[in-house]
This record gives sequence, C-alpha cells and structure tokens, in this order.
Amino acid sequence: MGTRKETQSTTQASALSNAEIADRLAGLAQLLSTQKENPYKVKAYQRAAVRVRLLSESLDDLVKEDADLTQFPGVGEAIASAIREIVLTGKLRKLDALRGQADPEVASLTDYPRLDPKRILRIYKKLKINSIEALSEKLESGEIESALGRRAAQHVRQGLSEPHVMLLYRADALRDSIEEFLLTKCGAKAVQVVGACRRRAEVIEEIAFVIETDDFSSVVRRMQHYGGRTELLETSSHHGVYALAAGPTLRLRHCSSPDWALALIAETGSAAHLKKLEAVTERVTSLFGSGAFPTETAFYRKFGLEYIEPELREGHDEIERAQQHTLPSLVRLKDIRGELHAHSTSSDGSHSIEQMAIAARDFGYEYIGMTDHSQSLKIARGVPVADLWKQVRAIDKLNDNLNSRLTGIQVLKSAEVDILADGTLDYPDELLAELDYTVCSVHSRFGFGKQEQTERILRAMDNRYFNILGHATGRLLLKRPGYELDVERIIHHAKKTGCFFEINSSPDRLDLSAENARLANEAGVKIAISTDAHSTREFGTVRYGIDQARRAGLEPTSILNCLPWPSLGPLFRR
DNA sequence: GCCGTTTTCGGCCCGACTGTTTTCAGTCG
Repeated sequence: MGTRKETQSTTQASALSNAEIADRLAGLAQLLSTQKENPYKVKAYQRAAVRVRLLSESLDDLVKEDADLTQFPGVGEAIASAIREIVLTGKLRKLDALRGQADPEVASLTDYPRLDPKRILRIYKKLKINSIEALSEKLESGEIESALGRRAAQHVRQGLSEPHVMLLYRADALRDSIEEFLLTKCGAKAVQVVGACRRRAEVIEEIAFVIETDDFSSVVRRMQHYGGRTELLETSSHHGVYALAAGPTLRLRHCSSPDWALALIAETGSAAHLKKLEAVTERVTSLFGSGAFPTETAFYRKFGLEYIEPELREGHDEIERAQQHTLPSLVRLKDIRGELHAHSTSSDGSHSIEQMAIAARDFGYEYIGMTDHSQSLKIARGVPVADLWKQVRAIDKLNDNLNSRLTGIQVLKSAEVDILADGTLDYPDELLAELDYTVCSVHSRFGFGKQEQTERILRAMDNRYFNILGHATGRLLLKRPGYELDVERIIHHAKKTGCFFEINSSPDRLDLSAENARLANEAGVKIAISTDAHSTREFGTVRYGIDQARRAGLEPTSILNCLPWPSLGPLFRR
C-alpha cells in the first residue's frame, strides 16, 4: 500500500507546492472536526483544501507577490491568512497547537488528510487499536470490512493510499488548465490531448498530451512549476511523466509537426487497440519521419481502414469493422432532440417546470420530460399522488401557454417512479396511465442479493406502465459499486416486454456503462441519453452520456431521444 | 469560515429507513 509521506519536513529549501498547502488546510479541518467546532467551518477548510490542490498557479509565488488570495472561490480572509502563514513561515500555528493538544492517535491522522477522524476513532474503538499501522493491518486482514462493513473499509483504503484516478469531467477541467499552462507558461506551440481522455474513458489514470515545441526540455522543466511544484517522475528527449497532485499522472509526448497525426494515432488508442491495429498496419512509430500522413484519416486510408473515432479505439471489434467499412456512425450532440429525465422544484430540483422547459428549449431541445421523484422517496421530496395529479393538469396548461407564448418546446408528463422492494411501482396504475411515459428506478434496498434484485426489476418491467429503467445498476463511480444484477437477464426481459434503458449522464453515474449499453444495443433495446438534470444548468452534461454512448458504438437510430416526440411517444405505449 | 439576483447576517439540503455497530450512524437523491 502506498502511504502518504510526511511532507512538512522535506521542503524547507524549495517553494511549497499547492498540494502541501492543501494538506495542511485539510489537516486543520480534520482536527477541528474532532472538536466541538462549527461543522461549516470544518467544511470551509476542506473545501478550500480541495480547491487549492487544483490550482495551476503557484500559491507560494502569489503570496510572495502579495497577491489577493480571496480571488479564489472558497478562500476568504481567514483562510487567505492561513495560506500566507504557511508559505511565509512554513507552519500553521493553529494546526500545530491543535496537534499538540490532541491525543497522539488523533494527531497522527493529519498525515492522512482524507481520513475522517470520527470514523477512524470508531474503528479504533471497535477493533481496540490506536495507530495507523494497526489500521492498515486490519484493513489488509479484512477485519475492518467484516466488523464495520465495506464502506468503512473503502474509506480507510482511500484514505491511506494516494489517489491516482479521477472522474472524466474533473479530468477535463484539469486538462483545460494544463493545456493553458503548457501554451502560456511553458512555450508549447500546439497541444492535443490524447490517451484515455480523448477516448472519453469514464475514469482517468493518466492525462496525456502530444506537444509541438521548439524546446521540449524547457517545456519539461517549466511544467514542474505547475501547481507550485509538480514532481517529474521520468523524462527523455521526447517525453516527460509527472505525478499530478490531483491524482492522475501527466504524460507529455514531444512531436514535430509532420508526425503529428501519427503521434495522435500512437498515443490515443488503448494497448489492446494498438496491438490489433499494428497487426494490420505497420508499427506506427516506425513511420515517424516519413511525412506521408497529414491527417489520421490519411493514415487509416493508406491501410484500407475507415477513420476510427477515438471513443472506439479500445480493441473490441473496431479494426475488423474499419476494414469492412461497417463502423457505426456514432451519435452526436446535434442528434439529440429532447431530454427524458429531469427534475423540478416539485421534488428535489432547483428550478420550476417552466424554467426547466425554457432552458431546455434554449439548449435546442424539442421536448423535455419532467420526471420528479415519486412519493416514497422522502429525502428527495417525492411527489404525493394528489400532487402528481395536479402536476399532470398543470403541464397540460403549461403546454398550451408555452405553445402560444414560446413556441418550440413540449413538456412531457412523466415521473421517476421508484421500484419498490417488492417490484411494484410507487404510483397506482390509474395515475401512471395519465403520464406520457415513465422512468423507473431503484433507490432503496441496494443490499439485496443478485437474484432478488434482478427479479425485483423484472417484476417492475412487467407493469405495462414501465418504460425506461433509470440508472440501471445504481453505481457511483469511485464511490459505490452498483447493486448486484443479472444485467443480461434484464436486457432480455426488456426486449421481451418493450422496456428501455437510459444512459444517465451524471458524470459519477454513467450508468449504463459502455459495456452494458453495448449489450443492450446488440439485443435491440433502445436507450435514452438522459442528464437527470436537477437545474437549468445541467443539460450540458449530456455530453458525458453521449461520450458513453459513442464508446458503446451507438448510432442515433439506437437512441430514444434522437426521435421526435410523435415517433417516440408510441414506443412507450405497451 | 464562506458567501451574496434572499448581499454584511443567516444560510450552509434533509428525513425516513435500515441494520446491526443495540441506540444511533450510515444511507438513499
């Protein structure tokens, strides 16, 4: 297990990195949380630590230039002053004082800023231990999991090890920041992201760029100042690899302009893809210097292949299909005609149905289905039966008004209906019959075994008012595995009963996975690409659902919401 | 401690269910 090194004592000579500053703020938050301190203060320090860790500019430099640190969100007067103290003195008196007062077993936790002291102290008490070493042993032996559950074990595992992966949407933000840094601070002339980010993989371990520059060694050197200081792990005349404080590694690949397209080919595909590709072409890097390939398309054409979209370069069947010229024509944003999963203030959304409708229209959509939560989901203010009846009538009126006042958007009557523990739906049939369609989801009893969970969903699908299965597996990427399911059996049943799936575009769900979406598509079951928007600002996340659909090889003809409503509506009547 | 189209104070989800950690913490959106 990789352990976090004590950073405090190793860096007096050089400037502090933003990550080191963030570690101290997070450590202070930890110690404050064990006291009777305002929990919002604790959160403020935690939030500031997270943001500081992601800054590209060096806080050390900014402090020494006497810049105003409150320009950064989450940093107010108090935390700005704490950061100044850390940079100028190398210490944070408040942190040291609290550490001195705390029990040694608590104080030692500040070396692991992602551990929640309260949870750890409970584990200590339960297992009768009092040190990180013992904690690590109990994790390895499985005692934490058996005594306190899988979630507790996961918390400890994540807290003790360095993060090395990141969700795609966060990696996108980091990619933008690094790209700007390379272009404006490092002397790069052109940069292009490649690797897993370009393939739109849902979780990112490495952010990779192809770079054109006159002086690569200077780029490599200057990149080490990213975020104050970023560790260079290895380098050569044409590449540099760094450990980003945010977790993933960063890889820079130098490339001269004539080889640009070849470098993109060599650096974008997965290892499995490249192995299959080079069995058909030649070793891509052996062609460097030929100057014969101005574009990626030219390369593929030379070897009798169709252009392969980056999202497909995973080593499934794309090489064979490129040879046969039968690659799918992948779905794009402009193919999407409407939203089929969105919430309003009727349940746990931030905006009214009318506001959501107007925003959807302004996003370019023809329709939006309002899928507020159903009555049982209390925490999300699930809509009671009587209120949904009212909402159905209100939407009828709204459509009339919208059509007279604001042409171009239709509001669909729907609901995100809970699939209850016994597989029944959370509204009576006579109410469901009034809806244009339903999204039905599991929000409870994640602990059922595979067979019980599967049969619960199959039973729900037997209801003629069941249309789309929402976030089919319930997974939260990097946080929670999905509930156990026999996905193939559910796909088979969906085909038989006329039900559909969604790809939920929430960047931490992306559920169906690309793999499951591929299976559903092969079975001939159509899929909605939905955002599950809880505000007018979230329609844009559809791009992540589209990424996922493209990775699954889906064409617009496989996507429910690529259809206009007059063609789509009848598919929902069983 | 931070923040502001509720702007210098009073907010910052939250509420019911689950399950074994037996009495409240974890969990779901």
